[in-house]
Amino acid sequence: MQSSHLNLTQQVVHELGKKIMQGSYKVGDSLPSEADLCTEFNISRTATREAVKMLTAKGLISSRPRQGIRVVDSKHWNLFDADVLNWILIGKPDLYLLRHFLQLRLAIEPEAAFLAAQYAEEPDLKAIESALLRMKDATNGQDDTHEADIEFHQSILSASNNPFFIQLKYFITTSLKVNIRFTNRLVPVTVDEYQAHVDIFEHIKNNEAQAAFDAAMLTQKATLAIVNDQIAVLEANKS
Amino acid sequence: MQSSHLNLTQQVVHELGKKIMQGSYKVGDSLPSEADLCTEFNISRTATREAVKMLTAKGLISSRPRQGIRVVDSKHWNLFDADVLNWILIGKPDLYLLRHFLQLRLAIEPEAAFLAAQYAEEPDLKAIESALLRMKDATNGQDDTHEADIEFHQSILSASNNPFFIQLKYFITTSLKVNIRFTNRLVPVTVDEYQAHVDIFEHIKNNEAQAAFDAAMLTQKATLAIVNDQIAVLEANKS
DNA sequence: TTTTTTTTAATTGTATTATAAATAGTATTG
DNA sequence: CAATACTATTTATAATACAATTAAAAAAAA
Repeated sequence: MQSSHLNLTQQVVHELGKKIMQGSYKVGDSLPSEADLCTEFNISRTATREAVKMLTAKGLISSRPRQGIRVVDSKHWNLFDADVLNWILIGKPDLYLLRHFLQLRLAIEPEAAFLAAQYAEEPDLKAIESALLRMKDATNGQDDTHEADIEFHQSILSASNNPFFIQLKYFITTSLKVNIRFTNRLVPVTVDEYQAHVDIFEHIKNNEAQAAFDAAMLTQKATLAIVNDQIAVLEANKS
Repeated sequence: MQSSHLNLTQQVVHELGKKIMQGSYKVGDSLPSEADLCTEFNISRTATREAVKMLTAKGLISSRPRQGIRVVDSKHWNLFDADVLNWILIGKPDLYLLRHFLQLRLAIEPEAAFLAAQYAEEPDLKAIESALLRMKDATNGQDDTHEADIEFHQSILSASNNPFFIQLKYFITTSLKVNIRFTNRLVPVTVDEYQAHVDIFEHIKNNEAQAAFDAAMLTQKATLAIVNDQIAVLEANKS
């Protein structure tokens, strides 16, 4: 793990965060008491308490005298926190979670493309184009497909010039990573897929907001449809 | 303030969080050192450090030996955290921020309605209907318009049965509150506006996903258009 | 018995003190 | 001038003590 350059408190935050998102501690469960956590991780109460406070700030747990430290209902979890999203990724997400990711991506990315077409500045366009170039290189095996793809989607969010969309970078990135897990493709993106990305960029560049929206929506609908089908098959086999 | 029932650490978290979101400490600025914060709030280092850790967990600050405690770039802020959203609300948001809120609402709410039409269970529908009833009562002055409206939008997010949409409750609620600030209407919702809400509900109830999407989108586009116009006027006056 | 009140004990909340580790800035050296 | 070593500041961690809260048990009252 990356524990080496993290301080003690942050190591414990990550350990506990992972365990909660993996379901080792379920909603409503009590975590070990401060004293027990101290012995378990062999650290002082100071470090333990700071870790507990950080997880509290991320909406995962609550702690009260005599009651102890408890995992709170998942509707309070800060699902858009970069750490929480990483822990979700570690916790082996299933197809249903992938669908939840894709449902929100379908809401966000077309509108982000729309806004990018309206508000993108020259550096924003340069960034998108640079990501596209990396994707092209990737098809020749000269760059990493997945990283280039992530950079493409992130740069469009940035180009929206809306801080809320920009903050959703972590969500989109995690969503893409979950997607990779399930598709697990051995080949780089196809020419068609690359072209779809180019189309979105061209519309943004030409300030064609609605066209950019439509193009992005097309991709999202296609991806979601695939997962919906997979789930349908899964549920058919179950019965 | 609600300080009375909050413990010391949480009081300090709120004080510092507010100041950061208000811009009293700007991005890149150093906060007072731990020692200074202790004297400023008249608390122990324990409480101070725990507060700092909580704000770190929310992405607002970072702290390192010798460097001190600094406000990090706003792109790292957890803008979907309930506390952060509250501090934004306290920090007198401007028209541009309202536009940013509305741009994301426009992305989220129609798709939430779409999903609600697909996945809402009976209790979800009951909840939406109950909010509608409150809105009707509100037009007769028997309930609070704003609260009923907030409940309506929240219940649709819940009905999506998607944890990510559900977590956006805080965002939508804050967005509605910012909206109220700027429109500051003295009368309850008009009959037309009420009907628009009823339409969305009916489509959700009848599993008409696309119609629900379209109805919700119509409302969002109208709201955003008003703010875009207000900003246009504002910028015309400036020059 | 049943309900209410009191007590107790477990757990977190806060304060204090001491020491370690990291690092920006300064001084020193080659 | 560049590289290195030093120093002082600040956060990181530990250890200990006591206060505040409260769930659960015990006692008292009905």
